[in-house]
Amino acid sequence: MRKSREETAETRKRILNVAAREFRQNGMETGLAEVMAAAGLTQGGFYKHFGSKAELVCEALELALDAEFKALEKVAESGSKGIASIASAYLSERHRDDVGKSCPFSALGSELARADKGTRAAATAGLKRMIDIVADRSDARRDVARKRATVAVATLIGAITMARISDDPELSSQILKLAERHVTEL
Amino acid sequence: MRKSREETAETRKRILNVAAREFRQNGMETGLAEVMAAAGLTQGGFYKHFGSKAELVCEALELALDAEFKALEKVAESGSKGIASIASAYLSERHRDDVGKSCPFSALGSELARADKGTRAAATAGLKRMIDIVADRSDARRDVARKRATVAVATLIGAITMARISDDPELSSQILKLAERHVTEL
DNA sequence: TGTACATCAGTGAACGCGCGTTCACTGATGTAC
DNA sequence: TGTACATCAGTGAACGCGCGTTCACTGATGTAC
Repeated sequence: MRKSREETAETRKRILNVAAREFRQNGMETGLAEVMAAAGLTQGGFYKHFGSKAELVCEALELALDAEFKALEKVAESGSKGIASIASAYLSERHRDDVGKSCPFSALGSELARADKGTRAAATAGLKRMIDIVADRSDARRDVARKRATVAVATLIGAITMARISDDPELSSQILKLAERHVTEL
Repeated sequence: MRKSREETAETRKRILNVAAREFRQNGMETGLAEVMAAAGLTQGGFYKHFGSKAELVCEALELALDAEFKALEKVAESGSKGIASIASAYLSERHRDDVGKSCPFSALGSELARADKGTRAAATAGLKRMIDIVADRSDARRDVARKRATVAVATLIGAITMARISDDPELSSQILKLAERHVTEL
C-alpha cells in the first residue's frame, strides 16, 4: 500500500486542507478520526504525516491564515477603495455563513486565545499580517494608517463574531450592515 | 448526607458561579469533574442540581451575562461620559487578563456561534441587552445611538479578542489603547 | 413536643463512548546491484 | 534493464484515559402523626 512521494505529499496537503476547514467549522477540538475520514483516510494513518494533533492544529491555522490573506489581497485589489472592498467582503452574509472557509480569527477567536504556544505564535503573526494588509490599502500616513487598520480589524472580527452568535437573522444582518458602513467611512 | 433546602440552593448557585468562571477561562468543553471539584464536590452529585451539562452551560452563560451587564451599568454610572467609561473598563488590561470574570462574548465568542439552540438564544438576548446598555449612555437620538452602540460593541469584542490572542504584549496593549481611543470618540 | 418514616444531597464506582496515540501488518514504491 | 530487498503509506485494532451519565448506597433533613 505504499504511495509514491508525490501522492504522499498530496495526501498531506489534503489532510491539512480538510483540517483547516473542519477546525474552523467545528472548533479545534474536532477529532482526528473526523478529519481523516473527511480526507478519505483512516485514523491510524495520521501519524505518517504529522507528529501530533497539536502540530496539525498549528499548521492548519497557518494554512487558513494564508488563504485568508490571499483572499483579502485579491478583494482589495479588485475594488476601487481597498478598505471598502475588504469591509464589504468580510462583512458579507456569504462570509458569515461559510465558516469553514472564513477568517480564522472570527471562526476560532476565543479558542486561539487559549491555544498552545506554537499556535498562538502563528495567530499573533497572522494578526500583524492582517493589520498590515488593511493598512497598506489606506492613503493616510503610514503610522496613521496602521492605527486605523488596527481598529478596523477589531471591528471586522467583532462584528462577524456577533453576527454568527445571533440566532435572530435581522439583528445579524444589521450588525454586518452597520459595521460595514462604519469601517468603510473610517 | 442530605442537606437543608437553603444549603441545597446555595450549592446550586456555587456550581453555577464556578461553572461560569471555568467555562470562560477554559472553554465550554471543560469537564463536569473539573467544575464540580472546583465547587468542592464530586462529579456524581451534579445531576441532583442539573438535568444535563447542556443545561449547566446555558444557565452559566446567563449568569455570566447578568454579571457582565451589572458591571457595565455600574461602570457607566460611575464615570462622567458613559460610553467612555465602558470603553475604558472593557478595554483595560485588567479585563483582558481576568478571563474568568470577563465578558462572555469575548471569552467564548467563537464557541457561542456553534452552541446549541438554548445557549445561542441566551447569547442573542445578551447581545441585544449589551447593545441597549451602551446605547442608553449616548446623548444621540435613540435610533442613531443604537446604530453607534452596535458598532461600538463589535469593536470592543473584536479588540479584546485580538488582545487576548496576541502573545506579543506590546501589540496587545496597543490594540486595547487604539480601540479605546476610537470607541470613546465615537 | 417527640417519634417513625420518607426524602434526597452527596459519594464513589461503574457504564459506554470517543479521544489521541501506538502498533503489527500489507503490499506498492523506491533503491541497490 | 531486470531482479531482490528495504522502505514506508495506509489499514484496522488496540491502548489508556477522560468524558457525560447512571446508580446503589449513606445518613442528615423534612414530614406526618
